[in-house]
Amino acid sequence: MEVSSQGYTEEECYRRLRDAIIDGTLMPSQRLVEMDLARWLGASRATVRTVLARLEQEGLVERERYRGARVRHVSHEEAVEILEVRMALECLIARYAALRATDEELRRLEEHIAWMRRQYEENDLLSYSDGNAKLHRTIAEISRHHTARRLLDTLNSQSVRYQYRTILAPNRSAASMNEHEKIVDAIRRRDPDGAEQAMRVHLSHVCDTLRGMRSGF
Amino acid sequence: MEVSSQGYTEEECYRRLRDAIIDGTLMPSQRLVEMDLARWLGASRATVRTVLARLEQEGLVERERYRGARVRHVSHEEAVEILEVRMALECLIARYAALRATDEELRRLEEHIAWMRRQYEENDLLSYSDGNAKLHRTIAEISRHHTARRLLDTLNSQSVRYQYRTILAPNRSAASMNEHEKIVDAIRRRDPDGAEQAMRVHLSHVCDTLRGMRSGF
DNA sequence: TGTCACGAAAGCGTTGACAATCCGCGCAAG
DNA sequence: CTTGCGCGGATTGTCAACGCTTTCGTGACA
Repeated sequence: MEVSSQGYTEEECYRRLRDAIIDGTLMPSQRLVEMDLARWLGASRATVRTVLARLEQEGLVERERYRGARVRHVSHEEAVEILEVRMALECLIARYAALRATDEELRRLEEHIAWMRRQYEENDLLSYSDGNAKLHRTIAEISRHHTARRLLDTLNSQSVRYQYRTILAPNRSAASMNEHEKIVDAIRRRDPDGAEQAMRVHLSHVCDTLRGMRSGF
Repeated sequence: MEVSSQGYTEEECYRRLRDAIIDGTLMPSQRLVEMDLARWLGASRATVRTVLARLEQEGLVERERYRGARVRHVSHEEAVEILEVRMALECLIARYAALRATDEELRRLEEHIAWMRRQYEENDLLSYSDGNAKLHRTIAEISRHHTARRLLDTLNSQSVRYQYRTILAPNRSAASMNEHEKIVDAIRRRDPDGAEQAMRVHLSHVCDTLRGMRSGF
């Protein structure tokens, strides 16, 4: 019943380091020196060590014995692979979202897609892109498919850096808006096949777009 | 250039502990006391700790602060979820296997499926079940889809205990044999859609079988 | 000038000790 | 008999120190 005044707990360190990698504070292939991280996080080296082990298992970090850890670099090819796997999993959760959505959740979905349309029409592609990510997260939540959700979380963390670009491809945003509305429509109709199909169409287009970008810096 | 005489390395401990969990040497919800494991593995407590952290991230172990780690118990519902995710991913790799298989690999596949048929006809369901798992691993390998493969590995490790049962369901083995041959046929024809479809049919049947078993054993 | 040995510094791996927390047990009060 | 309380053992979390491997700069030598 005491507010621990001593450094941060492992879980907090994990979150903070993970976020730092995901939001780009720590760049790919940047070295992660345990002592530096320990000081930065206000924790011991041992704690940092286990956190790095977890992040390695998650695919965000690579470690080499006696040579330390670094932020893992995700190649273009791998980003495509990740997106393909995402496609498979998001189809699954779209199906379950259509089967399991409550009325309240449907209302939230519609509200959200309406908000996205506004951002789209105002040409605010950055907000639109955020809303995009959030829509996918919401659908995952509604699906109540714990296993698929957990995997999608880690996959997304690995490839966030690639996600912003596809929206910016020429003429992509109009199609994207349309595709997302089809997904929400199908879920609203409680049509699992339709939802899965709409999600498959959407993500296969994103896949094609990403594949079309050759090593986009 | 020295054979390390000092205990086992982290990676070895990881493998050994992981295998012990997967093959059932360590039972679900069994406590994993760091000191005991350290002695058993011939490693330090710190090493065991990071290994446990990795296994937690992998979903094989659960840790509670100040209360230690235990082998995670996979519920029936979760086993179904895992199988559903597997279905999504295996369809993906079946597709890629059909696209990427070399002649040599096709030869290996045919050889393997012929071997499985022999076990099946001799009614050796245990060998058949092993061959089954191996067939899926081989297809994953042939697909060269690194990301999907990695995820499938961890998923399989979580649900091995459930895999043996589905084959033993009444009348299931005949259908299973047939379905597997269809998958291999499609890959041999280099027909990605067919391979994906055959895999989907196969695993949806397995799914149904597993769903039909209420709280198996 | 190129290269090779060597030594120092950086940083990882391991150990042991100590602090914090949980859990089961006995005991007393209601 | 039940409930609440405190205590000791068991186990985890944290830390600092030490040994080991890698890396990199420096100087001798061809």
